[in-house]
Amino acid sequence: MVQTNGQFKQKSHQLWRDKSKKNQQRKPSKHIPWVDVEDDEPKTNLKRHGAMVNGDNPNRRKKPRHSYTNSSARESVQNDAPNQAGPSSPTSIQEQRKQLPIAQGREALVEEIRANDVTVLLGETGSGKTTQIPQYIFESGIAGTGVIAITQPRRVAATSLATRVALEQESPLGKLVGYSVRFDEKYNHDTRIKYMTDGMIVRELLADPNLSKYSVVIVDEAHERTLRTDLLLANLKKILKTRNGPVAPGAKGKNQSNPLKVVVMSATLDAEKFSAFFSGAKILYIQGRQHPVKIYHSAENQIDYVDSAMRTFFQIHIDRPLGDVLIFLPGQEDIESLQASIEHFAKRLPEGVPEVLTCAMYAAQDQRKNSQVFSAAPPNTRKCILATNIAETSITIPGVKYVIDTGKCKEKQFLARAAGGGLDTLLTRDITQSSAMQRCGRAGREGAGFCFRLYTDKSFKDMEVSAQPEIVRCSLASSILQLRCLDLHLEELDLMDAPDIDSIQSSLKTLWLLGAIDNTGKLTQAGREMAAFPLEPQYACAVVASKNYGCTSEVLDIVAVISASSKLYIDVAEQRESAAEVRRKFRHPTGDHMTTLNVVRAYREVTADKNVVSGPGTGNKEKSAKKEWCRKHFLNEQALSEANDIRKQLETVCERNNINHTLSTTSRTSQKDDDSKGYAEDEAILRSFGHGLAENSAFLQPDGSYKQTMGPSAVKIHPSSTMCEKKVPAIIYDELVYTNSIYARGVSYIPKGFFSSFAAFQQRKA
DNA sequence: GAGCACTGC
Repeated sequence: MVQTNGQFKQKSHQLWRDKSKKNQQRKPSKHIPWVDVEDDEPKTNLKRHGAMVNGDNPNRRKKPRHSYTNSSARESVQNDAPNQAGPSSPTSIQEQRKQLPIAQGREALVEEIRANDVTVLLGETGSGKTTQIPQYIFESGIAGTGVIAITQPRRVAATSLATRVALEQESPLGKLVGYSVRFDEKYNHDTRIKYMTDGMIVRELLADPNLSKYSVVIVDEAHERTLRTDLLLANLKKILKTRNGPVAPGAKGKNQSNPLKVVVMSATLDAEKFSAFFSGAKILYIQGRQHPVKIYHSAENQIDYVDSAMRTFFQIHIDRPLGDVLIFLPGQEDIESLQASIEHFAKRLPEGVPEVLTCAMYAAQDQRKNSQVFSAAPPNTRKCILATNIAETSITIPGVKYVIDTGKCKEKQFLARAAGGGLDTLLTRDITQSSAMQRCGRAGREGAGFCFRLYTDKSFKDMEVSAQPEIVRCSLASSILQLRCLDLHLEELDLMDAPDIDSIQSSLKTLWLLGAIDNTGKLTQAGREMAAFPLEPQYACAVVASKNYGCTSEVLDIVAVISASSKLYIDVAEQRESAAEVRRKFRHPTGDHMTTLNVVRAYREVTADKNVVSGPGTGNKEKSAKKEWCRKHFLNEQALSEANDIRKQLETVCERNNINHTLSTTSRTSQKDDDSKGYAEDEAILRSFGHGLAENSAFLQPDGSYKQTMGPSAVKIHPSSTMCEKKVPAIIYDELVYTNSIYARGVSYIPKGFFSSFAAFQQRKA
């Protein structure tokens, strides 16, 4: 596994390269034998209660296709997109609506939803359920005067769906049809169909625990089982009892006047579980529009999946008609290595074989490169896309006819019991059946396709049916804190899957150390303040603590970058050294947090410089100057501009909580009278973070290694950190991730005396 | 000595 680039390049010249030592004994066959399993479809466990709503073909009901995919939301939008160019005339949009597979079941669907409080809809890809169901409900009057909410796990889905549905309703976006996602909302008092992220509706729960303004809540992509979806489902079950429950004797039926309807939409196999959770709610099945995908399994499991993927690619390339190939791999490292191998061998193909164009797609790669997967291959060229799970749900790539599925992915898992404050693992593991079906569905978007699985049919059957819900694999600190604000306890909530008691206790301990709850487990005033921030409790705590050090402005800058969704630094293996060189000027001796602040300040100066020359067209100039500056420094502009949005949002939260966010170390007047307690700038900032990250701290040992202060583990500083190789008495870190070893990432020096004063601080509180 | 994917009044 430990390969430098040099070693790697050498190895890629050998056809049978050993990716890891454990593969040494294996004698790979030159040609992978494939087993055709088209007629041996996986058992889907679909015992459907109730109607198949568009059942013109009763056989389909017994034998659904493999290729459910779960992002029908985005799919239906994207599928329809090409048609939007010509038919902006209302009739053709209405024609399109009528032609969707779901349209013929419309009346049946509406009647079922009208008759039941809770309905579970199982819809295949391209059925149009996400765009049509809300409109059917609205048009049939089921929703009364209330708002129909449709939740989505991802922001882009919510906004693009709302755009499409507004078009179908022939109403400008933000009126009848609107959306609400972080940093962006378009809706008004007349909005009746509202697409929103699941995170947003969970936030709304805090202000309105009964979600009283919604008459219908549609939980889409429920099978993804995000933490927020699970919390929402639990709350919906509770709300149903209140709003739809029997009228209490003597009380006037106020609860009947505002009943709630819940529609749970899923694209995979666990419809029964949702049904059971809502006491046997009716399951309706909607047929999709998906081309057949022929599935091949390898006769043997391919242990060296990178090598097997390469051989499979060339088998396809040489034997099969043109059509792009999508290869699913677990991570960046494998993608970079496979891309190099494929490019190497593509140069040595015999005459007459088409050219190969490779492109890679993973979250850490910069957007411009990622977007290359969308451009069509030149004539007589086959495009080969190497992607992580990002291509499984989030993004749909056109032109794919062949999928190669390694059967692996990386998954983050929170181990509450390990290493003090918990430990995130990021390890390669086998995918699930529904993930495998999702991946193969990617080959059938535009026509019949082929899916090559680098594992046996038996391995497929041995896979978990669906992924573990997020709630059992994540830190719960943030959710517990939010629930405490509603006087709710996570452990008392009726959840579909309850998290481990260890996980709850570890999160409670974290919250106690942050001062968010007291010794009796009661929410503190500080805890209430922390909960107001859309931040991990650790960073909300740092912001709250910064009041006392007079550096809220700086802490907000750093926290905003840390909590942005994309990484600040662009990391390309071949350019690591030049990137480190050009970014050296940002380095701060205390480590990564202050270094981040330096980057933010420098970025802001680029903007300020360009503002000096004002006039028409300056905006674009400024934009391109920023872009160029980021490119030059291997910085991700998306991260910086998102951080800017987050900062603005955090400022408004500060204002509501009477936290002065303008308090800055640079605007201090007198040493004695300000809030900084006389600390130097960096020390004030790091002490603020120290409060949030006390659990994430380590002391230097005599042998030069670091050991956790609140846990048993030895930790290494991640090589990407500015603190790597440095020896300071104590460090704090943003996270601890176990990959090949336990690495601390986002590391800073913390003043020696901090922890003794912190301990005293804790005792005072207790 | 090296990073799966999402999200937040």
